[in-house]
Amino acid sequence: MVESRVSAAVKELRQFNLRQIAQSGQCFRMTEIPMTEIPRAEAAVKRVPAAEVPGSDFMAYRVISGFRFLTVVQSGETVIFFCGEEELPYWENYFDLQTDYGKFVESVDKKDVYLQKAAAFGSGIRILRQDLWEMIITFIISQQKTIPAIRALVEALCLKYGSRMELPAEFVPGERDGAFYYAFPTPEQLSCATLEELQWLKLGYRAKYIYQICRDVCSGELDLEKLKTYDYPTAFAYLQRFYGIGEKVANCVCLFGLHQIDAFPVDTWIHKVLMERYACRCRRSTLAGVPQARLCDFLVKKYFSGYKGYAGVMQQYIFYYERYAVPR
DNA sequence: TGGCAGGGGCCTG
DNA sequence: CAGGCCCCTGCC
Repeated sequence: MVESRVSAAVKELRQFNLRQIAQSGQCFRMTEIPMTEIPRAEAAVKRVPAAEVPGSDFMAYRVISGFRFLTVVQSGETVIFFCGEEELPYWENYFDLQTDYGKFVESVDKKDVYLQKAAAFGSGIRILRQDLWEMIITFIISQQKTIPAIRALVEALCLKYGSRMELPAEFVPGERDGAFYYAFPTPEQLSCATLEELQWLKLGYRAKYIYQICRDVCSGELDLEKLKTYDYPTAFAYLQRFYGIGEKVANCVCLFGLHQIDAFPVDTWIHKVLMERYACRCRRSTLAGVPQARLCDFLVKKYFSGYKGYAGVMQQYIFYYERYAVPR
């Protein structure tokens, strides 16, 4: 049995906020550790030399990505990662710590007051570098589903088809006594599911998409390793050849699974913003010449091409701002 | 209470 | 393009 040593890595991070990341709609296995269990997490933090005593803004989350597990806490700019020593580089990369998000926020067009507000409001968001396979399945599930429903379905898949993983006892500030979790199923594991089983999980019409994608990945028809080498336009086009993956899902997979942060998924929220806040900035005569179906693409190109190479970061600021700041 | 609209869409005809 | 699709939740 491999007994991995748990380390507590203390970092001072700017443009980093666990709650904003967890709620930004890009990851569905990052969950807040309940208030009742937070004292235990705090106790763990206090054992850590150099860590600040948690303030009133104390946050504690657990994250599962692929087969890995992390407990992470934050107070102010102090962030502590609890994980196996050898896994720390994975999580540093996962949270995209080497990237300076301050320069993204500062680059927002000073004349775009709306985007200024959105970026300021969500400035702690990171574009996570998540597992490609997990993102493909997760965003196929996401279509026509609410975030709580997506979380529930992902958990159901992990419980039924993923490996049960043990956690070292000391590891678990805030975890319940049964120290285990379920990894996201590998393509081989998930391909054991029959179409009927997937339908029983209430995946609805998505069941047949997942069933087919499992087969495509296992046969090598959908080559994940090759996909990782593609540039954004190539990856975007490649993904859409597969059953159940359209524009929106392909863009989400590019943004969250391939870290092609130029990808700009247009969902109903972004669609609403483009129509209500950006379309009105165009001359009527300009809009008249644009086919209805391409209007969104046109607006994205017109107003976000200035953020070449990282427009997806702006997309996340807008999504988060619309969901959590704009009163509805 | 029940009916309807909509959810980070996509496929088929 | 328009419709259908699975199923749930929120709303009136």
